[in-house]
This record gives sequence, C-alpha cells and structure tokens, in this order.
Amino acid sequence: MPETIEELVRQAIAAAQQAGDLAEFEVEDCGVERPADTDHGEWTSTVALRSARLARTAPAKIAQAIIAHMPASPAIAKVEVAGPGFINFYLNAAANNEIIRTVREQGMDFARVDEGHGLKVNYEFISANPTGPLHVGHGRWAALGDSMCNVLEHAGYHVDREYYINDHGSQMDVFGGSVVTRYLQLIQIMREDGCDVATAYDKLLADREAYVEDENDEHPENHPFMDAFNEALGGNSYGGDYIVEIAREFVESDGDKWVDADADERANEFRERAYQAMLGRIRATCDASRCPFDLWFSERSLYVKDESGTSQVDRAFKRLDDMGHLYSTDDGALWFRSTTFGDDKDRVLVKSNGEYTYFASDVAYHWNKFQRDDYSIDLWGADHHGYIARVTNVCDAMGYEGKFEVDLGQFVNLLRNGEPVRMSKRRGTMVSYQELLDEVGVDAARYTLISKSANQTIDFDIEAVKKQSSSNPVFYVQYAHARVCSILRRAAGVTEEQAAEMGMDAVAKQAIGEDYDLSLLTDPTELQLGRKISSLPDLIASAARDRAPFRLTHYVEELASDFHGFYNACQVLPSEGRPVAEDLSRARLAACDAVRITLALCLKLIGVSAPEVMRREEQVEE
RNA sequence: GCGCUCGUAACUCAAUUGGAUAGAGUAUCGGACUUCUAAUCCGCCGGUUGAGGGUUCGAAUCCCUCCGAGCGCACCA
Repeated sequence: MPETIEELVRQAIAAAQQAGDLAEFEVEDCGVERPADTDHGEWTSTVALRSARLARTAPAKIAQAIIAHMPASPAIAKVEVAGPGFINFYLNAAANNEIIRTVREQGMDFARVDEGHGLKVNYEFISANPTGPLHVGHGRWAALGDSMCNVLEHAGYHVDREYYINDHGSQMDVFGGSVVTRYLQLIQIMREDGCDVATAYDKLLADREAYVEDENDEHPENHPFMDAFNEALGGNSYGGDYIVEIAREFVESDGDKWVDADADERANEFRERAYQAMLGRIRATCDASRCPFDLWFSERSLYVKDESGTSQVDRAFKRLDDMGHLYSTDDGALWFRSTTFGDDKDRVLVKSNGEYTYFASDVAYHWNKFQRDDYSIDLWGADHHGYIARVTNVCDAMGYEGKFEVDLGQFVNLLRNGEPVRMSKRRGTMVSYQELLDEVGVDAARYTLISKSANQTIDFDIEAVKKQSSSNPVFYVQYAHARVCSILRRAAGVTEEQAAEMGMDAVAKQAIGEDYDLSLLTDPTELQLGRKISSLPDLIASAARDRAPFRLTHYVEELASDFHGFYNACQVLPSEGRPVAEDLSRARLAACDAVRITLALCLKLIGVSAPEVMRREEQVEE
C-alpha cells in the first residue's frame, strides 16, 4: 500500500507541475508514513513539508496543489490536507481489511520483510562464565538476545546464535579448587559426625548462611567451614551454594575416593567435571527460557593447534602482525596498537609472564566469527561498555571495518513488593535466573525482561510480575489470544480437546469457510483491527533495524486492546437478544482469526506462549 | 578528571529516529456483566519532556553549557 500511495503522490506532483500549479522541484522521497493518530487516516505523505524549501512555497499550499491533481484510486476513499501540510489518505473498508485475508493465508510467515537482505549475522549473547549459574541480568540478555534473533530472522537476516564459553582462564582452576575444597569438607563432616551426605550438605549451607549474615565477623563460631574454605583458597574462590551442590554430586557418585588422591589429578578431574556440570545447568536454564543456540563456542578451542601447528589465536595474531598492528615490549609483553584507532591506550595481548589475556581470546574469537559470518553483533552488559572500543578497533584492524557491533543492555534491579532484594557483599551475586523462572514462570519473566528499551535499567518486582492480574500486560495479551480461540471454537462447534487435537488453524477454517466479505467490517473498532495489523511489517523492520525487540510488546498490547475494544463493540456470534447476520458473523470471525495469528506470531518472536485457553480459576487470590 | 547509558504524568514506560494537540498502562474516581470467558470495556483526572541557550517550516529527539542518577576507565576474567 505505501508503494501505491507513493506512486499516486508522484503522479499528482507531476500533474500539478505540468499544469503550472506547482513550482518545479525534484522529489526524492514522498515520505509516506503512518499517522500517529488514527483520526488522520491510514497513510500520510509529508512530501509537502519536505519540499517547502525547494519549492519556495508554504507546505499547506503545496499540499493543496498536489491533492487537486491526485488521481483517483479504487482503494482510496478520501484524501485531505491537514495540519501544516500533511496529505492524509483514508482507505475504504475493503482495502483496509484486505490484510485480514493476507494474514490468514500467510500464517506465521506474515510480516516477513527483507530488511536484512540475507545478511549473515553472528549474534553472540549471554556468554556467562561456566563457573556459576546465570543470574537475573543474564536472563535479560537471554530474553533480549533470543527475541532479537527471532526478529532479525523474520526481517530477512540469516542469524547464527552463539554462546561464548569462557573456559580457558585461571578462573577455571579457582572454580575447580572451590569444588575440591567443598568436597573435602563434606567428607570431613560425614566422617566426624557419622552422618550421610545430605546432612553434611545442609550443615555446609547453614554454615554459609551464618557467614553471609555475620558481615562483621562477630560470630566466627557459627561459620567455621566457610572460614576454613576461604583460608584454604586464599579468598580466591567461588563460595556460592551451587559449589556445595556440585561437590555433593561428587560425593554421591564417587564417595571418598578423591580424598587421598594425587592433588593434580584431583584438581583436573574436579575442574573438568564441575565445568561440565555447571555448563549443563546453564544450558538447562537457557532451554527453560526458550533460548536455543546454534553454537556453544569454547574459548579453549582457540588455543588448540591444528595440523599446521598453529592455533586460531596464532593465526589471528599473525594477521594483525602482518598488518603492522602488533609490537612487543622489553618485558616480553605483546601489544595491540589500539591507539592507532583512537583508543586511549594500547592493549596487552600477551602478558610479560607469557599468559594470554582475555582480550587475546576475544581477538581470535572475533576473527573466527568473521570467517563464518558477514556481520558480528555482541550483546553485552552495560558494565562492559569500556571494552567496546578495543574490540571494535581490533575488528577494524583485521579488515572488518563497520562489520562489528555491540548492543548494550542495562541492568536489572530486583525488587520484591517495591523493596530492593537485599544483596550483601558476602552473598555475592544475586538471585539466579533459574530461581526466578521457577517463581514467576517463563512467560512473565521473558515478557517483563524484554518490555523495555535495552538501554533502560529495569526494576523487576518479583511479586508484581508473579501477580496474575490485569496490571500485568503479559496476561492481558494472552487473554486476548485465548478469547479469540474460544470464539473460534464455539463457532466451529468443537470442544477444547477437539480444538487442541485439530489445531486452531483448522478450527478457524471450519468456523469461517472459504469465502467471506471483508467490506462488511465498517465499525471503527473493526477498521482499527485491519489498520493495526497492517502496521506490523513496518514495525518488524524497524525493530530489526533499531535492534529494538521491545517494540513488539507495545505492539501486542495495542493489538490486544484493539481486539478487546472490538469484542465489546461488535457481537461476533449471534446470541440471545443479539442477532448477527451470518455473513457479517463470518467476516468478524475472519478478523478475530487474523488477530489470533498476529498475536501468536508476535508472542512467538518474543518467546512467550500463546495459550488457547485461560481460565479465571487460575487467578491468584490476593 | 575522562567515557558510556539515562532523566518524559503521582508510579512504570512509549513516542518506528526531526513531524500533527507528547501517548499507553498502573493508581484514584465514575460508569457497563443472568456475556461470544468482566484476566474485559467506556469515561474523568493527570505535562514548562531535569534546567538554560542554539539550529529550522517544526525539537522529547540534533548541537553547546549546567544539574542529577547508574555504570565503566587492569599485564582480572
């Protein structure tokens, strides 16, 4: 439709200029947009405003000249000039509602746009260290990243979803060492108390809890194990409950066989098995939040030598060196000349002690990405923003200028009933994402985490999100979907079970039939449905372009609101005292069905389920 | 000190990137159910877009200066 309008406007301008009613000027873009306010028609052209200077004429006057020469079009009911010079187009009902048929034909392929032109994008997100569970902040990247990928794919990009596992650095040894220490403590308690592992486990957790509470160390007698743990590891440790949990798994599967084992062998075994256990938990949490990855990329793999005797790190370094971007200092450190690209200082790749920095891995990793994809996007927490410059610079240096992008996500503040969830220094990081998912459910968690612009911090109130009430937009939207399904089921004369069996598309087909006349839908609330649904392709394109999947949550709330308004104003099925003509009823059913499909599609893109049935009994009593 | 992200209704946020009278939800208040599921709808109230300048037909949006909040400025990962 915008193409049609654009063409009409161009013809009108040419005709007006030919007739001498309008000064000659070149038109680049007619600025066909959707008016913010639906009172202003379905489409508007800002060409008169844009051309005011070129034409040396007041915008309103230009607009008048243009509409005087506007060719007639079957789809357009009315064209008028409004405000400072907007040219507003009002579609007739049939043209406006045609989108309903389109949606029903295209289903989940509706609103596919070609914003990306098939560009191969590597989208890396979460990438939390495998030394602890995902926390709520990671949950935001999960929701955001996954939704972003869905939107990009719908907008014509080819997306590879990637999780980068930081399994290389010394923190892995610290992690393994922490589990060993906890393991030894469990065995010690079992031997001294003659108890089973469950009892020993509880004792260690209670000990840790006492330690967390005792911030000023006034009662060291209440947490001897935590103190011993810290002493054994010199404070360089992971103290969380999950470490004790993993240690317990070692006791359960291996008994006490590692107590007197060779320390190095034990350290290796524990590090590797604990790593896999932790990674398993992380994957499970990603699965639970409907966040799949195409590739789990191991940092270690960057250091593995191939047949040529070189690793990916070596090859990436060689590339940089060949291009003259590396240098060594007398102490043996290797540097990347980041200042060439405007950084504050050069950055170390290899430390003077011979160890590789985290940055070295990132250089090789991004080089690797560009061997596989055309464009690379990293989703990072806002606290890493200081790191953007050096990675961008190194991508530029390797010859991939303009092909690397970082999307930042601000933090999540966790609240409960308006009060910040207390996070003491000793408790370390916060509530795990898995716990949050378990408490509020995936739908509410994802919806809430995605519903705000990524560069806004989120106040996530657990109680408010959990509350299944009208104040919670996710239920409002899901209810609209369930309500449509209910109507369609009733129209088709099928039970919930039968509908679940045959699928809603088949139910809708049975209810509506093949032919229906969309020109019958002329009520303002009916026209609004077509208008709103028609705007989705543009919205998807903009959400992809601006990396703003949260716009879908706003859209879906608006569409649900439009539907509820329609539902209250227009009877779909005839009932006692409210007759509806058969052909009008079927046209309204088709509109309902288009709403259902559009809602389901949008919810799918943001990873939220679209329930076909919702019952009030499920509501939580206050 | 430098950098990044912000500051919009009482609260939580929008405003498709420079467009029309800055919009939604929540909360408060007032209406609509023996219903095609009221987890709904309709209405009222609510604004100097942190402050001050500038750019132009037009600014919440772009530029400058302040004020305030959060987060960064490692041979840590």
